[in-house]
Amino acid sequence: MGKQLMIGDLGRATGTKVNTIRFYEETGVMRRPARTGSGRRIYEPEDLQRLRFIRHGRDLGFGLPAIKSLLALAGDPQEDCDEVARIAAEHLRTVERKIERLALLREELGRTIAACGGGTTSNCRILDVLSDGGRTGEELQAAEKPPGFRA
Amino acid sequence: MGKQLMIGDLGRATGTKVNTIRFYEETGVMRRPARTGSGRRIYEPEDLQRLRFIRHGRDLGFGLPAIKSLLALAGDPQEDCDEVARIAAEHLRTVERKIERLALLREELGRTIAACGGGTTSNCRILDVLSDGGRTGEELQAAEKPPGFRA
DNA sequence: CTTAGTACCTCCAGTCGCTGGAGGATCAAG
DNA sequence: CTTGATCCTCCAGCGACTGGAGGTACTAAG
Repeated sequence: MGKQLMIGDLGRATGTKVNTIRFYEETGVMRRPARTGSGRRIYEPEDLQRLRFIRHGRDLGFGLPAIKSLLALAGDPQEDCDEVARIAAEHLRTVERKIERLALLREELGRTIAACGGGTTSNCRILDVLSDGGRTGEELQAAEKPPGFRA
Repeated sequence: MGKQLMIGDLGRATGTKVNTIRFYEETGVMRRPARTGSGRRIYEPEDLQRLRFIRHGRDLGFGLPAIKSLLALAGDPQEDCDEVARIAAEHLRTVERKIERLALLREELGRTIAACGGGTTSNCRILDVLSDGGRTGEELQAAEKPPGFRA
């Protein structure tokens, strides 16, 4: 049997809050560990590995469902890694789309701010843009939407 | 008196769902309108202006609290527009930080994907990166965090 | 006058990935 | 035996909505 790890040990080892680990368990991305007589979670070293994997995935911006899929694929060494590559590529595309949107946003915002020459709010160009609909940036339809989207 | 606008009219005019308009009212960014005898909201043309302002602000990525501040400043024509510029500049900085993080993420992700030469999951480089902690990208500490941050 | 179809109302749950806290049990050390 | 750390469960909140249930009110056509 491996050495007994408590939830706090996992947390310390990975920089994860205990509540977060419990949350991972609830959502099924971490498995349900054994318990001591008094109900405390006892983890195996492989759980620590799994948690590290999850955290690295999060650092790369993967969502928990994607990480779940990746973990399932990783646990099946026979499997072709096309699916892994597909998930990663899809995520990359998402990231690229976000960057594009934010870049447009940055331009528009930069232009707007530059136009403001000071003075009172009654003739502030920034407020003009907000009020009129910012005619300077028609290409900007749907920037920075996720995750609270607007449909 | 201006023409009576119902909530659906505002929605149609600005591309906003009625539920969203009610949500704006609840959070205080839209004011509480008068009601008909049967309890329906009646809006004035200036409410439409206000809603447009809010939507343009959202399109530029401002949060509702920031928009509330901007609206307050806009309603006070005496006010110096420094504060407006400050809010906008702060938001711009936020956007720039997001872009930087995402750009790092994109690099790392791109490198990771490129390293995968196909084959089975047992020797997939993408999964290696996820498992080992992706030593290729140490500079990437905290990319793509908001809004569900990790502290 | 009735009926159908809309638009409106309130309230509530869910999204995503956590975070923090209340209130209580257990544990190891001094 | 007490202190302080750690663990437990449950629940609310973040941001900005979205969608739906279940019900009322209005409008136009037949």
